[in-house]
Amino acid sequence: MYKNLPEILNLPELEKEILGFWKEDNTFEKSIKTKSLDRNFAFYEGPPTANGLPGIHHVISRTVKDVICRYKTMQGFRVERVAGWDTHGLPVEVEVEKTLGIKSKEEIIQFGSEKFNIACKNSIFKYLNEWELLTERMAYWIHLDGAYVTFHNEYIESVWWALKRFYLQGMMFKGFKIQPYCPVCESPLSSHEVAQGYVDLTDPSIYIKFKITSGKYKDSDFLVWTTTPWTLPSNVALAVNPKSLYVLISTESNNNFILAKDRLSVIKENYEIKDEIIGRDLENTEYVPLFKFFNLEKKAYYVTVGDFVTMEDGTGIVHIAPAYGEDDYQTGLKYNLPFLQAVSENGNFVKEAIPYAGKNFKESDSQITGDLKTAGRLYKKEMFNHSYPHCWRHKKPLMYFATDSWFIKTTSFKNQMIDYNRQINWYPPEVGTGRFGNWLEENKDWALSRDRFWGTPLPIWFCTNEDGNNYYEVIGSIEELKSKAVNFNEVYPDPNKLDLHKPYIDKIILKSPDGKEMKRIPEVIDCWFDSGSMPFAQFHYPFENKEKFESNYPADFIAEGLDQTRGWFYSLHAIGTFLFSKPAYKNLIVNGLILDKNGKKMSKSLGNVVNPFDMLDKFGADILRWYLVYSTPVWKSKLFNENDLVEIKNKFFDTLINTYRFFAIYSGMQNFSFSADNLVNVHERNEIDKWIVSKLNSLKKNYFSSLDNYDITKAARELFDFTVDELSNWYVRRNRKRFRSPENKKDMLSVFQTLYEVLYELVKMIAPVSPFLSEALFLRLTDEKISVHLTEFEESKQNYINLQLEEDMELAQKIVYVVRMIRVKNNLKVRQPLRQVLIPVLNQNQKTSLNRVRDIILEEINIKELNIIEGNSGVITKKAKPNFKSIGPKYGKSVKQVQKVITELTTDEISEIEKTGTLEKSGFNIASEDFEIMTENIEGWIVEREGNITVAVDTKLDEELINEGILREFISRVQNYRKNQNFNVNDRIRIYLKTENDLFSTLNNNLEKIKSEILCEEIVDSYNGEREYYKTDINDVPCEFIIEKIED
RNA sequence: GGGUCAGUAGCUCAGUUGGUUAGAGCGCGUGCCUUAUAAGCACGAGGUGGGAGGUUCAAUUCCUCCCUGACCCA
Repeated sequence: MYKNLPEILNLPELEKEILGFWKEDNTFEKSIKTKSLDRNFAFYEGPPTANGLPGIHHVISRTVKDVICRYKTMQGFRVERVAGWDTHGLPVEVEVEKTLGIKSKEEIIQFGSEKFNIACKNSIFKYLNEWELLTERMAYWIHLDGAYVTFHNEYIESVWWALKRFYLQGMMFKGFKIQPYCPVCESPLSSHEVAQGYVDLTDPSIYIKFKITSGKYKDSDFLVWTTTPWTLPSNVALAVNPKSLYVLISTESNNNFILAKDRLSVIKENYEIKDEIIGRDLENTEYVPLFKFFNLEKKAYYVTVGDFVTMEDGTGIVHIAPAYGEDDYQTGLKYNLPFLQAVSENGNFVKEAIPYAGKNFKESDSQITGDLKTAGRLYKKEMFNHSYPHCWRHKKPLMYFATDSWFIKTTSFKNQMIDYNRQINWYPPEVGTGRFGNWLEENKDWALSRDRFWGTPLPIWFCTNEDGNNYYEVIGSIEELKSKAVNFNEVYPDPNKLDLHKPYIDKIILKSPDGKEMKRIPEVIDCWFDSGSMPFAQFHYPFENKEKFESNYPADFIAEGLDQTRGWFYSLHAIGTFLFSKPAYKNLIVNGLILDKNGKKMSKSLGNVVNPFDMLDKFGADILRWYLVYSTPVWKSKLFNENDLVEIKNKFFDTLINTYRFFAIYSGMQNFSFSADNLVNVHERNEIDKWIVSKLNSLKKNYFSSLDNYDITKAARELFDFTVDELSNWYVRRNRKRFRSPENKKDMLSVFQTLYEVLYELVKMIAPVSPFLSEALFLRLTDEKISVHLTEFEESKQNYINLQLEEDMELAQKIVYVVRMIRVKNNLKVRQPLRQVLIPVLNQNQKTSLNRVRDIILEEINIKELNIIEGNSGVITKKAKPNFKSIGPKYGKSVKQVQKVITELTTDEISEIEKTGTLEKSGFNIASEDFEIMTENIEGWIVEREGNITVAVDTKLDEELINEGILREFISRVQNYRKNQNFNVNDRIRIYLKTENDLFSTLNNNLEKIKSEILCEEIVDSYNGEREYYKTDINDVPCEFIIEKIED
């Protein structure tokens, strides 16, 4: 007996039961522990931050991870899965600032960095509960208990170890550079952080006049273009390209401008060129500054030259503010220009810049522009759209700002990274070669330090020597810190309360070799370095777990969203390349973004955010998981649409469930239970049994190859199609009768065994994507209480695959399809039996195929006989269809003529070619491989064609056929009635029938047949009760009946 | 401005060594089948395969340019 599923099946409920089973059974543990250590499959979990709520985009990447890990487990691999939490850095600080109402770095210092960091630490796991809930509910199997946490001392120690390795090999340096800088964080951002936050902005694009005060062009103006008016108060020079040609023009509006000749297109009025000047001749020309907020100690306000000035846009003259741009900074050094900072590190104008003092840099653009206009210095103003980098956390525009910070010299092992990247299997590959590959090609040094509070402290101590140079020392372990610190016990009196974070660590003093006191530099590190260190830091390597780390590096598989390309994928790769001279991962799946159903990004303000918990409650995890990997290839962006989840439920899940229900009900009725002892050999079973077994094994083959190539979508689609089309709608539907025909014992056993075997294998294949339903079905099928997730796949059985049989069945399905078409067009219901169908065959193979599936065809289309006409019987008109693959290369340009010759071949000519192999016609030598033969017509019959199949149906009816049709109509009416009235399949009945005499006698003549089909004991024509007759008609003859259940 | 990907029916997607009638699902209309199915089948409506060139006997498929969108970068 196979236990059926509950009458009313609520999938989310069922899933909760299964969760209970897994918990009790310890299934996840077992699925790892029972596997051999030699078959390790290393997986890394990219750590999320638990102080944000989990969203639907987390569900997709976790589904992808889970599917692959479960699949590998069922292939016999040992797949350890350790969760991790990213706990440092801005994401955390920003959240805390919000709750404390803090708006700037200044306020944090006032508040107290110790208190602030404690608040950070306390806030990390704000939504831990939700994360754990989601993890369990969606069946993402991962060990949360042993999760690595980036703020733990052990983790930090491993990161320190890594940092020291970088330092000792000369890979870490302190630089003064113009960097993208977040004025809210008051910290520079690394390039991969900048990469997270481009936002489209409308910015001013202004043309300003600088009055010339020296040289030949005195009193004319330089026309200068900028998109950052806020940098103008810090202007100290202009720059031109020394090799480019410049012109002096006078315009209609009485302006005398100097600008690049190639950029004259920006002047939209009439003008006259007065002079041409080569760029280098303009060097040192002086001009009147726009603003005079600062007293300068160095010479400023003159023209410099530089190759960086391009003729791509603007006027070919740029303004120079050394604090706010890389080229500007370099120019400042070269020309010994003053260094003005009208905007300070908090993004606001300094007090000297009187009209703008205290105002935000970006918000002052229009005021500055306005002031320039008033001063008569503005030539024109336009607005333009571009994407501009924003802080990925604060969503505020970044400014390029001169700061000093610590870098990792990734550019020096760039080629190594590029090399290793080629060894990684990217799914899809173009992300690896394109987006990631290009990124590596354009690699920049990693700006590592952050002027912040809550993060892994940069373990660098320094003192200043007599010569004014700094002496640095980097600490690589807690032990080293203890031994070198002069005040370790003072700072950390209780060894159990060691906390390596600020501000405590800042109090540690070291001694330099010449006896000086060394203090720690104040910075913490980029938290991406934390997460990129997880391969070793999760194991506290190299201080512990050496073997564990070594057997887990590199990862066999990782998966995250596309947004991690320059985030985690990069930090893992950069760190792994340098430290271990290997790529950090071998295979990775990049999943696309999830957009709303209109293709818009999900955002709180648009109110189009999909809450994963709602979906889990409504549909359950299986359907959600199935949808996410099935509907769109996982690496494309997905338009989330709830209707598609409904469809997946109705078609795939309900079909699978009903197939099982069918099996459970009938195996109960016939007392079937699967046992290896009384197996009917597959080769002795019915053709259609062999067919589904062949299909199953072909499916398995494809399934393995899809998943071995990490193509989850393809695998899920194959499972879907097999379940719905082949198994349910063909195999089970065609064989229903065999399941209730105990009189043919061996045949019934065959069909039960076949369905059992197919279900068993299918459920296993479904398990990685749909872990719950597969479990529920598997437990019922096996009655062993052994989880499907603890079983392993067996190879696809090649000797059961019979491609010829699969083709034959396809032929049968095609013929059925054509006959249905004929019936529809001739208004002949399927219930009306017909005499014969005629099918011409062109060769012996076709004939054999047809004979093999003859019975299936006849039953499906309700026709008495299938007759085959041989191609040379003379009644068929043959047509030839050119095979371009053959004639194309052979005839080249004359292919059109050959096509004509072939289509005009007569039946006789075609037969001739079939016999002799070739035929000369119209100067062309036509061979048999040059065309396909089709039957055009069968004399005296109505035919339909589909591809190369031609079918003729005898549509004439005689009395016998008509009567048989009536019988079937009647049976169908009764069965429908029974079904609608919820009669049990086993209920025996009595029928009271009232109809015209002819019909009554037709039915009466076939009484025994009717009775047996509908479990009817008697049909009577007089009814004495009070019920109303059920009114219907049979072939337009009115017919009424009442059905009574006969009680035992 | 550069990179990657995409553009096929109203919507979601298939479709490769280039081969002449481009498919499926959803949705719509009409029938049919069925005592496993909220399923299935047939018919019908719905396509200048984003556009323009090129290569070829033959292009949805290969090449070039352009347009549109998404993401990434400058």
